[in-house]
Amino acid sequence: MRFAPSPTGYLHLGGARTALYNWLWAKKCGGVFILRVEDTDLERSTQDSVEEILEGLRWLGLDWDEGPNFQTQNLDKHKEAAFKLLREGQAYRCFCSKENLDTQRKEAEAKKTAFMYDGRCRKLTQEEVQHNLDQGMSSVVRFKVPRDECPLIAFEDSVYGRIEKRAKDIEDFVILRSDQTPLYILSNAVDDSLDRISHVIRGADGLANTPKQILIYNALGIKPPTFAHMPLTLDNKKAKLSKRVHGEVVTISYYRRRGFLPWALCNFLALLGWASQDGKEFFSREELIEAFDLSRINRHNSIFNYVPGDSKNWTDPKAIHFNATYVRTMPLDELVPYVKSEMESNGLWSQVYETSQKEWFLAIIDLIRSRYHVITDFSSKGRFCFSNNYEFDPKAVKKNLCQDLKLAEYLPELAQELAMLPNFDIEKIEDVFRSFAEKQQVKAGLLINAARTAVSGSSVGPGLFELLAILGKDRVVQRLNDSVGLITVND
RNA sequence: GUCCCCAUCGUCUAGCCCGGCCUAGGACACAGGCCUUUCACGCCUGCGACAGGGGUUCGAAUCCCCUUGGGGACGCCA
Repeated sequence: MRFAPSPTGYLHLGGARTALYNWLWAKKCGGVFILRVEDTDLERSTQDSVEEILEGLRWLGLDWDEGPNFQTQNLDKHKEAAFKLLREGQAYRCFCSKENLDTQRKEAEAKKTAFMYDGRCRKLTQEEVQHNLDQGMSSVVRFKVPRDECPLIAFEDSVYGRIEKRAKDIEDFVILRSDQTPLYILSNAVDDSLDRISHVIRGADGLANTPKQILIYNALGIKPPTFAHMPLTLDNKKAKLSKRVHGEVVTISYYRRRGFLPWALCNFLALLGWASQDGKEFFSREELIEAFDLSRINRHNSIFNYVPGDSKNWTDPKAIHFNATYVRTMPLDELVPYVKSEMESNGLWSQVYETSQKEWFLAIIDLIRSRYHVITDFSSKGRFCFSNNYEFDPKAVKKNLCQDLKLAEYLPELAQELAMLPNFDIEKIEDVFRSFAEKQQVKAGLLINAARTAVSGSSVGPGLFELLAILGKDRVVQRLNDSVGLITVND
Protein backbone atom coordinates (compact mmCIF):
# COMPACT_ATOMS: atom_id res chain seq x y z
CA MET A 1 0.00 0.00 0.00
CA ARG A 2 1.12 3.52 -0.45
CA PHE A 3 0.10 7.08 0.06
CA ALA A 4 1.25 9.24 -2.80
CA PRO A 5 0.57 12.91 -2.25
CA SER A 6 1.75 15.56 -4.62
CA PRO A 7 3.63 18.24 -2.74
CA THR A 8 1.79 21.21 -4.15
CA GLY A 9 0.19 22.40 -0.96
CA TYR A 10 -0.73 21.18 2.46
CA LEU A 11 -2.15 18.02 3.96
CA HIS A 12 -5.92 18.35 3.86
CA LEU A 13 -8.77 16.29 5.25
CA GLY A 14 -9.25 14.32 2.06
CA GLY A 15 -5.57 13.50 1.78
CA ALA A 16 -5.44 12.49 5.41
CA ARG A 17 -8.40 10.20 4.95
CA THR A 18 -6.78 8.60 1.93
CA ALA A 19 -3.59 8.12 3.91
CA LEU A 20 -5.55 6.69 6.82
CA TYR A 21 -7.39 4.16 4.69
CA ASN A 22 -4.15 3.04 3.09
CA TRP A 23 -2.48 2.84 6.46
CA LEU A 24 -5.37 0.85 7.93
CA TRP A 25 -5.40 -1.58 5.07
CA ALA A 26 -1.63 -2.04 5.19
CA LYS A 27 -1.78 -2.74 8.91
CA LYS A 28 -4.68 -5.07 8.49
CA CYS A 29 -2.98 -7.06 5.76
CA GLY A 30 0.37 -6.99 7.47
CA GLY A 31 1.64 -5.13 4.43
CA VAL A 32 4.14 -2.37 3.88
CA PHE A 33 2.98 1.22 3.84
CA ILE A 34 5.06 3.34 1.52
CA LEU A 35 5.08 7.10 1.40
CA ARG A 36 5.80 8.35 -2.06
CA VAL A 37 5.95 12.01 -2.91
CA GLU A 38 4.75 12.56 -6.45
CA ASP A 39 6.82 15.54 -7.37
CA THR A 40 6.97 15.24 -11.12
CA ASP A 41 5.26 18.58 -11.47
CA LEU A 42 8.42 20.50 -10.77
CA GLU A 43 6.84 23.87 -11.23
CA ARG A 44 4.38 23.46 -8.41
CA SER A 45 6.20 21.15 -6.01
CA THR A 46 7.88 22.70 -3.01
CA GLN A 47 10.04 21.51 -0.17
CA ASP A 48 7.86 23.31 2.38
CA SER A 49 4.90 21.40 1.18
CA VAL A 50 6.74 18.08 1.57
CA GLU A 51 7.64 19.04 5.13
CA GLU A 52 4.11 20.02 5.99
CA ILE A 53 2.66 16.80 4.62
CA LEU A 54 5.20 14.68 6.49
CA GLU A 55 4.57 16.57 9.68
CA GLY A 56 0.83 16.15 9.33
CA LEU A 57 1.13 12.41 8.82
CA ARG A 58 3.48 12.05 11.76
CA TRP A 59 1.13 14.00 13.97
CA LEU A 60 -1.80 11.82 12.92
CA GLY A 61 0.27 8.82 13.85
CA LEU A 62 0.14 7.35 10.35
CA ASP A 63 3.66 6.04 10.32
CA TRP A 64 5.05 4.73 7.07
CA ASP A 65 7.37 1.78 6.65
CA GLU A 66 9.21 3.04 3.63
CA GLY A 67 10.05 6.44 2.26
CA PRO A 68 9.51 9.18 1.69
CA ASN A 69 10.42 8.20 -1.82
CA PHE A 70 10.33 10.80 -4.51
CA GLN A 71 8.84 10.11 -7.87
CA THR A 72 11.53 12.17 -9.59
CA GLN A 73 14.09 9.62 -8.39
CA ASN A 74 12.68 7.12 -10.86
CA LEU A 75 12.37 9.44 -13.82
CA ASP A 76 14.73 7.35 -15.92
CA LYS A 77 12.72 4.23 -15.37
CA HIS A 78 9.52 5.98 -16.33
CA LYS A 79 11.16 7.22 -19.48
CA GLU A 80 12.53 3.78 -20.22
CA ALA A 81 9.03 2.35 -19.98
CA ALA A 82 7.79 4.92 -22.48
CA PHE A 83 10.60 4.09 -24.91
CA LYS A 84 9.87 0.44 -24.54
CA LEU A 85 6.27 1.06 -25.55
CA LEU A 86 7.50 3.19 -28.43
CA ARG A 87 9.82 0.43 -29.68
CA GLU A 88 7.09 -2.14 -29.46
CA GLY A 89 4.66 0.03 -31.38
CA GLN A 90 2.37 0.46 -28.39
CA ALA A 91 3.03 4.16 -28.39
CA TYR A 92 3.92 6.67 -31.04
CA ARG A 93 5.37 10.11 -31.54
CA CYS A 94 2.95 12.93 -32.04
CA PHE A 95 4.10 16.16 -33.65
CA CYS A 96 0.90 18.13 -33.20
CA SER A 97 1.62 21.40 -31.49
CA LYS A 98 0.20 22.21 -28.12
CA GLU A 99 -1.18 25.48 -29.47
CA ASN A 100 -2.97 23.70 -32.23
CA LEU A 101 -4.55 21.21 -29.88
CA ASP A 102 -5.50 23.91 -27.43
CA THR A 103 -7.41 25.80 -30.10
CA GLN A 104 -9.15 22.64 -31.18
CA ARG A 105 -10.10 21.99 -27.60
CA LYS A 106 -11.46 25.47 -27.19
CA GLU A 107 -13.46 25.22 -30.38
CA ALA A 108 -14.95 21.96 -29.23
CA GLU A 109 -15.82 23.53 -25.93
CA ALA A 110 -17.50 26.46 -27.63
CA LYS A 111 -19.53 24.10 -29.78
CA LYS A 112 -20.34 22.04 -26.71
CA THR A 113 -19.01 18.90 -28.26
CA ALA A 114 -16.53 16.44 -26.89
CA PHE A 115 -12.92 16.88 -27.86
CA MET A 116 -10.69 13.93 -28.28
CA TYR A 117 -7.33 13.82 -29.97
CA ASP A 118 -7.97 12.37 -33.40
CA GLY A 119 -4.83 10.28 -33.52
CA ARG A 120 -3.63 11.70 -36.78
CA CYS A 121 0.04 11.10 -35.93
CA ARG A 122 -0.71 7.45 -35.38
CA LYS A 123 -0.70 7.02 -39.14
CA LEU A 124 2.69 8.58 -39.70
CA THR A 125 5.18 6.27 -41.40
CA GLN A 126 8.57 5.63 -39.90
CA GLU A 127 10.15 7.75 -42.59
CA GLU A 128 7.85 10.65 -41.82
CA VAL A 129 8.60 10.37 -38.13
CA GLN A 130 12.31 10.26 -38.80
CA HIS A 131 12.01 13.17 -41.17
CA ASN A 132 10.17 15.26 -38.60
CA LEU A 133 12.72 14.34 -35.97
CA ASP A 134 15.56 15.31 -38.27
CA GLN A 135 13.85 18.63 -38.86
CA GLY A 136 14.07 19.16 -35.12
CA MET A 137 10.30 19.17 -34.66
CA SER A 138 9.27 18.70 -31.09
CA SER A 139 7.11 15.75 -30.25
CA VAL A 140 5.34 14.04 -27.40
CA VAL A 141 4.85 10.32 -26.96
CA ARG A 142 1.29 9.13 -26.98
CA PHE A 143 -0.03 5.80 -25.85
CA LYS A 144 -1.68 3.85 -28.64
CA VAL A 145 -5.00 2.79 -27.18
CA PRO A 146 -5.67 -0.73 -28.54
CA ARG A 147 -9.25 -0.12 -29.59
CA ASP A 148 -9.46 -3.19 -31.79
CA GLU A 149 -7.70 -5.72 -29.61
CA CYS A 150 -9.32 -4.56 -26.44
CA PRO A 151 -12.59 -2.75 -27.12
CA LEU A 152 -13.74 -2.88 -23.51
CA ILE A 153 -11.62 -2.23 -20.47
CA ALA A 154 -13.09 -3.60 -17.29
CA PHE A 155 -11.80 -4.00 -13.80
CA GLU A 156 -13.10 -4.95 -10.42
CA ASP A 157 -12.90 -2.05 -7.99
CA SER A 158 -12.95 -3.11 -4.34
CA VAL A 159 -15.37 -0.33 -3.56
CA TYR A 160 -17.32 0.33 -6.74
CA GLY A 161 -17.45 -3.17 -8.10
CA ARG A 162 -17.11 -3.77 -11.80
CA ILE A 163 -16.23 -0.69 -13.81
CA GLU A 164 -16.32 -0.72 -17.58
CA LYS A 165 -15.09 1.75 -20.11
CA ARG A 166 -15.09 1.45 -23.86
CA ALA A 167 -11.70 1.91 -25.45
CA LYS A 168 -13.18 4.13 -28.12
CA ASP A 169 -13.96 6.65 -25.40
CA ILE A 170 -10.33 6.90 -24.42
CA GLU A 171 -8.06 9.13 -26.43
CA ASP A 172 -4.44 8.38 -27.23
CA PHE A 173 -3.12 10.08 -24.14
CA VAL A 174 0.31 11.60 -23.73
CA ILE A 175 2.83 9.71 -21.63
CA LEU A 176 5.97 11.72 -22.38
CA ARG A 177 6.10 15.49 -22.71
CA SER A 178 7.91 17.19 -25.54
CA ASP A 179 10.87 17.62 -23.21
CA GLN A 180 10.81 13.84 -22.79
CA THR A 181 9.73 13.94 -19.14
CA PRO A 182 7.08 11.42 -18.09
CA LEU A 183 3.56 12.27 -17.02
CA TYR A 184 1.89 11.22 -13.83
CA ILE A 185 -0.26 8.58 -15.48
CA LEU A 186 2.85 6.74 -16.62
CA SER A 187 5.09 7.45 -13.64
CA ASN A 188 2.44 6.42 -11.20
CA ALA A 189 1.84 3.08 -12.88
CA VAL A 190 5.53 2.34 -13.22
CA ASP A 191 6.25 3.28 -9.62
CA ASP A 192 3.38 1.21 -8.32
CA SER A 193 4.69 -1.81 -10.12
CA LEU A 194 8.25 -1.10 -9.01
CA ASP A 195 7.08 -0.81 -5.40
CA ARG A 196 5.00 -3.95 -5.87
CA ILE A 197 1.90 -2.13 -4.70
CA SER A 198 -0.91 -4.60 -4.23
CA HIS A 199 -3.74 -2.15 -3.54
CA VAL A 200 -4.20 1.35 -4.84
CA ILE A 201 -6.56 3.12 -2.49
CA ARG A 202 -7.26 6.64 -3.71
CA GLY A 203 -9.97 9.19 -4.19
CA ALA A 204 -12.76 8.54 -6.66
CA ASP A 205 -11.38 11.32 -8.83
CA GLY A 206 -8.79 8.77 -9.87
CA LEU A 207 -11.49 6.47 -11.18
CA ALA A 208 -11.46 7.97 -14.64
CA ASN A 209 -7.70 7.47 -14.90
CA THR A 210 -7.82 3.84 -13.99
CA PRO A 211 -8.73 2.35 -17.37
CA LYS A 212 -5.80 4.26 -18.90
CA GLN A 213 -3.48 2.96 -16.27
CA ILE A 214 -4.70 -0.56 -16.73
CA LEU A 215 -3.90 -0.18 -20.41
CA ILE A 216 -0.39 0.84 -19.47
CA TYR A 217 0.02 -2.12 -17.15
CA ASN A 218 -1.20 -4.46 -19.86
CA ALA A 219 1.08 -2.95 -22.48
CA LEU A 220 4.01 -3.29 -20.13
CA GLY A 221 3.08 -6.85 -19.37
CA ILE A 222 2.50 -6.14 -15.69
CA LYS A 223 -0.40 -7.36 -13.62
CA PRO A 224 -2.37 -4.32 -12.42
CA PRO A 225 -2.86 -3.82 -8.70
CA THR A 226 -6.26 -4.02 -7.07
CA PHE A 227 -7.97 -0.66 -7.15
CA ALA A 228 -10.16 0.73 -4.41
CA HIS A 229 -11.58 4.16 -5.02
CA MET A 230 -13.02 6.01 -2.11
CA PRO A 231 -15.82 8.56 -2.41
CA LEU A 232 -14.92 12.20 -2.21
CA THR A 233 -15.69 14.49 0.66
CA LEU A 234 -17.53 17.62 -0.34
CA ASP A 235 -18.76 20.71 1.44
CA ASN A 236 -22.40 21.29 2.33
CA LYS A 237 -22.95 22.78 -1.11
CA LYS A 238 -21.49 19.66 -2.67
CA ALA A 239 -18.38 21.42 -3.85
CA LYS A 240 -14.87 20.16 -3.47
CA LEU A 241 -13.11 21.08 -0.26
CA SER A 242 -10.31 23.54 -0.77
CA LYS A 243 -8.24 25.84 1.33
CA ARG A 244 -8.90 28.68 -1.02
CA VAL A 245 -12.66 28.67 -0.47
CA HIS A 246 -13.01 27.04 2.94
CA GLY A 247 -9.90 28.27 4.64
CA GLU A 248 -7.94 26.46 7.27
CA VAL A 249 -10.71 24.10 8.41
CA VAL A 250 -9.68 21.77 5.63
CA THR A 251 -6.06 21.56 6.73
CA ILE A 252 -4.75 19.03 9.19
CA SER A 253 -2.44 21.53 10.84
CA TYR A 254 -5.43 23.60 11.87
CA TYR A 255 -6.87 20.74 13.92
CA ARG A 256 -3.56 20.33 15.61
CA ARG A 257 -3.47 23.99 16.53
CA ARG A 258 -7.07 24.03 17.66
CA GLY A 259 -6.40 21.26 20.15
CA PHE A 260 -7.59 18.12 18.45
CA LEU A 261 -6.31 14.73 19.48
CA PRO A 262 -4.83 13.09 16.40
CA TRP A 263 -6.57 9.82 16.92
CA ALA A 264 -9.92 11.51 17.47
CA LEU A 265 -9.52 13.13 14.06
CA CYS A 266 -8.57 9.81 12.50
CA ASN A 267 -11.54 8.14 14.09
CA PHE A 268 -13.84 10.82 12.72
CA LEU A 269 -12.25 10.69 9.27
CA ALA A 270 -12.51 6.91 9.18
CA LEU A 271 -16.26 7.16 9.62
CA LEU A 272 -16.65 9.62 6.79
CA GLY A 273 -17.54 7.14 4.10
CA TRP A 274 -17.10 3.95 6.02
CA ALA A 275 -19.07 2.24 8.78
CA SER A 276 -18.43 -0.93 10.67
CA GLN A 277 -20.85 -3.78 10.51
CA ASP A 278 -21.98 -3.52 14.11
CA GLY A 279 -22.52 0.23 14.19
CA LYS A 280 -19.62 0.84 16.53
CA GLU A 281 -18.25 4.36 16.26
CA PHE A 282 -15.38 4.67 18.69
CA PHE A 283 -12.38 2.56 17.92
CA SER A 284 -8.90 2.18 19.27
CA ARG A 285 -6.23 1.86 16.61
CA GLU A 286 -6.18 -1.89 16.95
CA GLU A 287 -9.94 -2.13 16.86
CA LEU A 288 -10.19 0.00 13.76
CA ILE A 289 -7.52 -1.99 11.97
CA GLU A 290 -9.41 -5.11 12.87
CA ALA A 291 -12.80 -3.79 11.80
CA PHE A 292 -11.75 -1.92 8.67
CA ASP A 293 -12.73 -3.42 5.36
CA LEU A 294 -12.51 -1.98 1.86
CA SER A 295 -15.77 -3.56 0.82
CA ARG A 296 -17.65 -1.56 3.43
CA ILE A 297 -16.54 1.78 2.06
CA ASN A 298 -19.52 3.71 0.73
CA ARG A 299 -19.94 4.58 -2.87
CA HIS A 300 -21.55 7.95 -2.49
CA ASN A 301 -19.74 11.14 -1.67
CA SER A 302 -19.98 12.38 1.87
CA ILE A 303 -20.40 15.88 3.09
CA PHE A 304 -18.11 17.52 5.54
CA ASN A 305 -20.66 19.42 7.54
CA TYR A 306 -18.87 22.67 8.05
CA VAL A 307 -20.87 25.86 8.40
CA PRO A 308 -18.80 29.04 8.10
CA GLY A 309 -19.20 31.55 10.86
CA ASP A 310 -20.43 29.22 13.56
CA SER A 311 -18.13 29.85 16.48
CA LYS A 312 -19.35 26.94 18.54
CA ASN A 313 -19.28 24.41 15.73
CA TRP A 314 -16.19 25.74 14.02
CA THR A 315 -15.82 22.45 12.18
CA ASP A 316 -18.08 19.47 11.57
CA PRO A 317 -19.98 19.05 14.86
CA LYS A 318 -19.45 15.34 14.77
CA ALA A 319 -15.71 15.84 14.66
CA ILE A 320 -15.95 17.99 17.76
CA HIS A 321 -18.11 15.38 19.39
CA PHE A 322 -15.48 12.74 18.72
CA ASN A 323 -12.73 14.86 20.14
CA ALA A 324 -14.74 15.86 23.20
CA THR A 325 -15.64 12.26 23.90
CA TYR A 326 -12.01 11.23 23.71
CA VAL A 327 -10.94 14.09 25.98
CA ARG A 328 -13.58 13.11 28.49
CA THR A 329 -13.15 9.35 28.47
CA MET A 330 -9.65 8.36 27.42
CA PRO A 331 -7.25 7.06 30.05
CA LEU A 332 -5.75 9.98 31.94
CA ASP A 333 -2.19 8.88 31.37
CA GLU A 334 -2.79 9.06 27.63
CA LEU A 335 -4.42 12.45 27.83
CA VAL A 336 -1.83 14.06 30.07
CA PRO A 337 0.98 14.31 27.52
CA TYR A 338 -1.25 16.41 25.28
CA VAL A 339 -2.32 18.62 28.16
CA LYS A 340 1.28 18.95 29.27
CA SER A 341 2.44 20.15 25.91
CA GLU A 342 -0.47 22.58 25.69
CA MET A 343 0.36 23.95 29.14
CA GLU A 344 4.04 24.19 28.36
CA SER A 345 3.42 26.38 25.38
CA ASN A 346 1.34 28.66 27.58
CA GLY A 347 3.79 28.83 30.45
CA LEU A 348 1.46 26.96 32.77
CA TRP A 349 3.43 23.78 33.18
CA SER A 350 5.39 22.88 36.26
CA GLN A 351 7.61 19.88 36.75
CA VAL A 352 5.94 19.08 40.06
CA TYR A 353 2.84 17.98 38.18
CA GLU A 354 4.81 14.90 37.29
CA THR A 355 6.35 14.35 40.69
CA SER A 356 5.16 15.63 44.04
CA GLN A 357 1.84 16.99 42.77
CA LYS A 358 1.08 14.30 40.27
CA GLU A 359 -1.95 12.99 42.14
CA TRP A 360 -3.36 16.46 42.48
CA PHE A 361 -2.74 17.22 38.82
CA LEU A 362 -4.47 14.08 37.61
CA ALA A 363 -7.41 14.76 39.89
CA ILE A 364 -7.96 18.28 38.66
CA ILE A 365 -7.60 17.28 35.02
CA ASP A 366 -10.15 14.59 35.60
CA LEU A 367 -12.46 17.08 37.29
CA ILE A 368 -12.46 19.64 34.52
CA ARG A 369 -12.16 17.55 31.39
CA SER A 370 -15.77 16.48 31.09
CA ARG A 371 -16.75 19.93 29.90
CA TYR A 372 -13.86 20.53 27.54
CA HIS A 373 -13.90 19.81 23.85
CA VAL A 374 -10.35 20.45 22.77
CA ILE A 375 -6.94 20.35 24.39
CA THR A 376 -6.55 24.11 24.19
CA ASP A 377 -9.45 24.42 26.62
CA PHE A 378 -7.14 23.24 29.38
CA SER A 379 -5.00 26.32 29.07
CA SER A 380 -7.79 28.79 28.36
CA LYS A 381 -10.91 27.78 30.26
CA GLY A 382 -8.81 25.77 32.70
CA ARG A 383 -6.17 28.42 33.30
CA PHE A 384 -7.49 29.27 36.77
CA CYS A 385 -6.55 25.80 37.95
CA PHE A 386 -2.88 26.37 37.39
CA SER A 387 -2.35 30.08 37.74
CA ASN A 388 -3.57 32.93 39.91
CA ASN A 389 -3.44 35.13 36.89
CA TYR A 390 -6.71 34.23 35.22
CA GLU A 391 -9.34 36.26 33.48
CA PHE A 392 -12.69 37.22 34.91
CA ASP A 393 -15.62 36.95 32.57
CA PRO A 394 -17.39 40.32 32.92
CA LYS A 395 -20.78 38.70 32.55
CA ALA A 396 -20.02 36.23 35.32
CA VAL A 397 -18.78 39.01 37.60
CA LYS A 398 -21.91 41.01 37.01
CA LYS A 399 -24.24 38.08 37.40
CA ASN A 400 -22.66 36.29 40.33
CA LEU A 401 -20.53 38.77 42.24
CA CYS A 402 -22.35 42.06 41.80
CA GLN A 403 -25.84 40.74 42.22
CA ASP A 404 -25.72 41.41 45.94
CA LEU A 405 -23.41 44.01 47.47
CA LYS A 406 -23.49 42.10 50.72
CA LEU A 407 -21.21 39.59 49.05
CA ALA A 408 -18.41 42.04 49.73
CA GLU A 409 -18.87 41.15 53.37
CA TYR A 410 -19.90 37.53 53.00
CA LEU A 411 -16.99 36.39 50.90
CA PRO A 412 -14.24 37.47 53.34
CA GLU A 413 -16.22 36.02 56.22
CA LEU A 414 -16.60 32.77 54.37
CA ALA A 415 -12.91 32.84 53.63
CA GLN A 416 -12.18 33.23 57.27
CA GLU A 417 -14.37 30.31 58.24
CA LEU A 418 -12.86 28.16 55.56
CA ALA A 419 -9.39 29.12 56.70
CA MET A 420 -10.16 27.67 60.10
CA LEU A 421 -11.14 24.26 58.77
CA PRO A 422 -8.71 21.62 59.92
CA ASN A 423 -9.68 19.27 57.06
CA PHE A 424 -10.34 21.08 53.83
CA ASP A 425 -12.54 18.40 52.33
CA ILE A 426 -15.71 18.47 50.27
CA GLU A 427 -18.15 17.75 53.09
CA LYS A 428 -16.66 20.27 55.50
CA ILE A 429 -16.59 22.96 52.88
CA GLU A 430 -20.20 22.31 52.01
CA ASP A 431 -21.12 22.49 55.71
CA VAL A 432 -19.49 25.87 55.97
CA PHE A 433 -21.40 27.22 52.99
CA ARG A 434 -24.74 25.77 54.03
CA SER A 435 -24.63 26.94 57.59
CA PHE A 436 -23.32 30.34 56.58
CA ALA A 437 -26.26 30.75 54.21
CA GLU A 438 -28.66 29.77 56.90
CA LYS A 439 -27.09 32.17 59.37
CA GLN A 440 -27.30 35.06 56.93
CA GLN A 441 -30.75 34.09 55.71
CA VAL A 442 -29.61 33.92 52.10
CA LYS A 443 -29.85 31.21 49.49
CA ALA A 444 -26.85 28.93 49.35
CA GLY A 445 -26.85 29.39 45.61
CA LEU A 446 -25.95 33.05 46.01
CA LEU A 447 -22.77 32.16 47.85
CA ILE A 448 -21.99 29.15 45.71
CA ASN A 449 -22.21 31.03 42.45
CA ALA A 450 -20.30 33.99 43.80
CA ALA A 451 -17.56 31.74 45.10
CA ARG A 452 -17.34 29.94 41.79
CA THR A 453 -16.79 33.15 39.94
CA ALA A 454 -14.33 34.34 42.57
CA VAL A 455 -12.09 31.30 42.32
CA SER A 456 -12.47 30.58 38.61
CA GLY A 457 -13.49 33.82 36.96
CA SER A 458 -16.37 32.03 35.32
CA SER A 459 -20.04 31.34 35.90
CA VAL A 460 -19.73 27.76 34.78
CA GLY A 461 -17.57 24.90 35.91
CA PRO A 462 -17.29 21.88 38.15
CA GLY A 463 -19.26 21.39 41.32
CA LEU A 464 -18.12 24.10 43.68
CA PHE A 465 -17.24 22.05 46.73
CA GLU A 466 -15.15 19.62 44.78
CA LEU A 467 -13.50 22.49 43.04
CA LEU A 468 -12.64 24.32 46.25
CA ALA A 469 -11.35 21.17 47.86
CA ILE A 470 -9.02 20.48 45.02
CA LEU A 471 -7.89 24.07 44.60
CA GLY A 472 -6.76 24.01 48.20
CA LYS A 473 -7.42 26.17 51.20
CA ASP A 474 -4.78 28.81 50.60
CA ARG A 475 -5.78 29.58 47.08
CA VAL A 476 -9.46 29.61 47.90
CA VAL A 477 -9.07 31.93 50.87
CA GLN A 478 -6.91 34.28 48.91
CA ARG A 479 -9.19 34.37 45.88
CA LEU A 480 -12.33 34.92 47.94
CA ASN A 481 -10.69 37.86 49.64
CA ASP A 482 -9.26 39.27 46.44
CA SER A 483 -12.57 39.14 44.62
CA VAL A 484 -14.12 41.72 46.92
CA GLY A 485 -12.53 44.39 44.75
CA LEU A 486 -14.65 43.26 41.83
CA ILE A 487 -17.91 43.79 43.63
CA THR A 488 -19.38 47.05 42.46
CA VAL A 489 -22.79 48.54 42.01
CA ASN A 490 -24.52 47.15 38.98
CA ASP A 491 -25.50 49.75 36.46
C1' G B 1 -21.13 18.35 -24.77
C1' U B 2 -18.98 13.05 -24.16
C1' C B 3 -17.80 9.21 -20.80
C1' C B 4 -17.85 7.14 -15.75
C1' C B 5 -20.03 6.97 -10.97
C1' C B 6 -23.69 7.92 -7.14
C1' A B 7 -28.82 8.71 -4.73
C1' U B 8 -32.00 6.41 3.03
C1' C B 9 -33.39 11.83 8.47
C1' G B 10 -30.20 18.76 8.18
C1' U B 11 -25.16 15.78 8.54
C1' C B 12 -22.44 10.74 9.13
C1' U B 13 -24.69 6.20 8.35
C1' A B 14 -27.27 0.70 9.23
C1' G B 15 -30.41 -2.10 6.13
C1' C B 16 -29.57 -3.31 -0.30
C1' C B 17 -25.49 -8.03 -2.94
C1' C B 18 -29.06 -13.03 -0.83
C1' G B 19 -36.89 -8.98 -1.42
C1' G B 20 -40.91 -10.47 3.98
C1' C B 21 -37.88 -9.89 10.73
C1' C B 22 -38.55 -1.98 8.32
C1' U B 23 -44.29 0.91 11.91
C1' A B 24 -36.71 2.00 8.20
C1' G B 25 -32.30 1.25 13.30
C1' G B 26 -28.03 4.08 15.36
C1' A B 27 -24.82 8.52 15.90
C1' C B 28 -24.20 13.97 15.54
C1' A B 29 -26.93 18.43 15.56
C1' C B 30 -31.44 20.67 17.20
C1' A B 31 -35.84 21.05 20.79
C1' G B 32 -38.00 19.62 25.49
C1' G B 33 -37.53 17.10 30.26
C1' C B 34 -34.99 14.65 34.51
C1' C B 35 -30.57 15.19 37.61
C1' U B 36 -28.39 19.83 39.82
C1' U B 37 -25.58 25.46 43.22
C1' U B 38 -23.88 26.74 37.57
C1' C B 39 -22.02 24.53 33.14
C1' A B 40 -21.01 19.98 31.33
C1' C B 41 -21.60 14.65 31.75
C1' G B 42 -25.45 11.01 32.19
C1' C B 43 -30.54 9.44 31.45
C1' C B 44 -35.48 10.06 29.00
C1' U B 45 -38.60 12.13 25.11
C1' G B 46 -39.39 14.67 20.62
C1' C B 47 -38.08 16.27 15.59
C1' G B 48 -36.54 13.87 11.24
C1' A B 49 -35.39 10.07 5.44
C1' C B 50 -36.11 5.32 1.45
C1' A B 51 -35.49 11.66 -4.96
C1' G B 52 -39.86 10.90 -8.60
C1' G B 53 -42.35 7.60 -11.96
C1' G B 54 -43.06 2.95 -14.02
C1' G B 55 -42.44 -2.27 -13.89
C1' U B 56 -41.30 -7.61 -11.68
C1' U B 57 -43.59 -9.95 -7.27
C1' C B 58 -48.49 -12.45 -2.94
C1' G B 59 -44.89 -8.82 -0.99
C1' A B 60 -39.80 -3.74 -2.94
C1' A B 61 -35.67 0.83 0.77
C1' U B 62 -33.84 -3.87 -1.23
C1' C B 63 -34.36 -6.50 -8.19
C1' C B 64 -35.15 -4.03 -13.46
C1' C B 65 -36.15 0.42 -16.58
C1' C B 66 -36.91 5.65 -17.25
C1' U B 67 -36.73 10.61 -15.37
C1' U B 68 -34.66 14.03 -12.18
C1' G B 69 -30.82 15.53 -9.09
C1' G B 70 -25.63 15.36 -7.61
C1' G B 71 -20.45 14.30 -8.26
C1' G B 72 -16.12 13.02 -11.07
C1' A B 73 -13.10 12.74 -15.50
C1' C B 74 -12.32 14.70 -20.25
C1' G B 75 -4.39 18.77 -19.87
C1' C B 76 2.47 18.29 -22.73
C1' C B 77 -1.52 18.89 -13.88
C1' A B 78 -1.08 15.25 -10.17
